[in-house]
Amino acid sequence: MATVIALLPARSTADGTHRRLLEEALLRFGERGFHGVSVREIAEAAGIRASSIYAHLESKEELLFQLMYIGHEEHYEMLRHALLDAGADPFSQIRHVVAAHVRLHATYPLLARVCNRELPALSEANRDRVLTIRSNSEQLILDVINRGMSRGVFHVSDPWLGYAAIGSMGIRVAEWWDQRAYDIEDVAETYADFAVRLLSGAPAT
Amino acid sequence: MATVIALLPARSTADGTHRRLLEEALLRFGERGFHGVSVREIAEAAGIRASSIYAHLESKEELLFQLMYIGHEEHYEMLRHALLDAGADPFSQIRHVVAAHVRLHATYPLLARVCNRELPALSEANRDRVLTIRSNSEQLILDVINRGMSRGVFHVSDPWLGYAAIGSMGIRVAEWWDQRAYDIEDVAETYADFAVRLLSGAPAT
DNA sequence: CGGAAACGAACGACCGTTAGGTCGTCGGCG
DNA sequence: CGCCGACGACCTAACGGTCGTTCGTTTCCG
Repeated sequence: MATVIALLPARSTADGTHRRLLEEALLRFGERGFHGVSVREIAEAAGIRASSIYAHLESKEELLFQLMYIGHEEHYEMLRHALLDAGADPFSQIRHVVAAHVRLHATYPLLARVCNRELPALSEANRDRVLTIRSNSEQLILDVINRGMSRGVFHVSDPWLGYAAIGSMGIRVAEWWDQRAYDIEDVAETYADFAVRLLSGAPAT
Repeated sequence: MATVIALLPARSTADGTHRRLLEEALLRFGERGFHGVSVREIAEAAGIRASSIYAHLESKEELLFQLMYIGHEEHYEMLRHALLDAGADPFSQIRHVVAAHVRLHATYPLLARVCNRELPALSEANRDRVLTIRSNSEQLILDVINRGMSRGVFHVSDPWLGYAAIGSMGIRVAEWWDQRAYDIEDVAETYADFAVRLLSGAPAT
């Protein structure tokens, strides 16, 4: 096996062929998108015929949904645990949360890309399930920012824009991390610095 | 016409049916991706039959390439003019460049999404043409950061990570701007503030 | 011996693209 | 001035191929 690190979080309970399908689908969806990859290609990469997929999944979309659900769950859980580890200091909180955000995107870059690109390919019901988790993560970060604001240690003209900017920095790590020679922890530290600077800098102009 | 603002930059010289095809393709590629949209759908949205497309373009991929080329050109030109307007002060330079970066992504969000998602759908030759422009834009921003560093007004542990973080903030604007009630100029100003803070903050830890 | 997991074959739909023809416009020439 | 040929834009029809999925059967393990 060429992959040194796991493609999927341990959270995925799928095993055997099911897991193999998720992994091979992830590799391809991550590179060429949901609509750019056929069921036959995934099946044959997993060593079975296309028709055999339907013993494990009810549709191609379910493959995408399971990946996106696992990805969003893992992300939220990483943020939540990071916050629990951070204590009560807003600086520590934002540093822990941003570092976890970055780590997720560098550890599972393909999963993160799929999660951030393929929302429109999901049925409305499945999209809603994913968006529910996403809004929990958004709220978690916004809570940290707002708390820091009300304690007077963070100063931004608009908290949501602060959230958007910090979130964006991390999301994009999934697009370049595996092509560059950075250490995950260095990036996580640096981005945590960036977030602190961005939120706490003296009000500009 | 429902569209209030232009879908495409004035830079696109295509007119008539050709332009119509670019616009209808952009609307759909921006929502569901290159592989998620058929030639027939684009053609019929433009009021012609699928086969008539080939009087204007030689392939579906050329439609994507023209969009991506226009988008990357417009982006680079906006950055370049912003820098020319900024004078010699590193703070002014980064503010102007970041504001232009944000403005591009809020003015042409669909075009920006296509440019940032569909690189793997291009042939190698076309991808290279697009990546050439992209690396010019990268270098332009890196030059501003490095110059600020060597003048001692910017302090980041790694200039490329600073570039990546600032670039990411702006790129993601294309994903949310048209769904939220922000004024472009407010976002551009705020993100320029963020970039200045991110680059010039006191060395953390 | 039962059931899960795999198979080959086939379904109807749709894919990007080509071939060949019709129509209207327009520049050049007798 | 009036005709003519070329051309561009569009059409219908069809190509070979691939799509996601279903069906009925076989294989194999507990």
